[in-house]
Amino acid sequence: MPRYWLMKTEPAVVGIDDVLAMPQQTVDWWGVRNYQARNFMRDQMQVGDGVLFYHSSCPEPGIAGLAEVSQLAYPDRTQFDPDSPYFDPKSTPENPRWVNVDVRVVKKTRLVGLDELRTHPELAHLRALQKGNRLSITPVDPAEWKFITGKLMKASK
DNA sequence: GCCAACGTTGGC
DNA sequence: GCCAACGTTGGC
Repeated sequence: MPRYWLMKTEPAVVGIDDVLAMPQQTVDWWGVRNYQARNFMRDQMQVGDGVLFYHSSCPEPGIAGLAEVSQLAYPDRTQFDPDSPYFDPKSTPENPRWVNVDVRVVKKTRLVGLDELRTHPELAHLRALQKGNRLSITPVDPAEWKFITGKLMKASK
């Protein structure tokens, strides 16, 4: 059974257009340094899981497109790079602490803004919208996925 | 730049 | 194991 996720990224770092320009329109989701988010990738994500590609910390926060998990979790390369801000001296190749999946962009959609998401009662319980939520990866219920990818994205707004 | 909310760290 | 201090996230 497929699962669904919302994954945040800062477009100033890696936005949906950047991923579309990459080979296979695929990016390794490096840089997650939160245990809960890591555990979602490590323990629950399967190839084919649906992903809402979310832009955060930018002028227009919101869902920018649809993507899918295209590779199971494996060690995050940036944890071993001393020049990376994501370097983790406590992590070793034998016992890596951080992992990431690969994410392939399926299509760019119109930007469904955070303010718009908040207007829909169907999304009142969307994990990413809950007060105080800071997790960069959150689960999405099948009904929420259906609503967002169906009605919402097809609407012209 | 502010600040609420939450996660992590480290002394004890 | 507690918890204060500090750091980070992310919308505004």
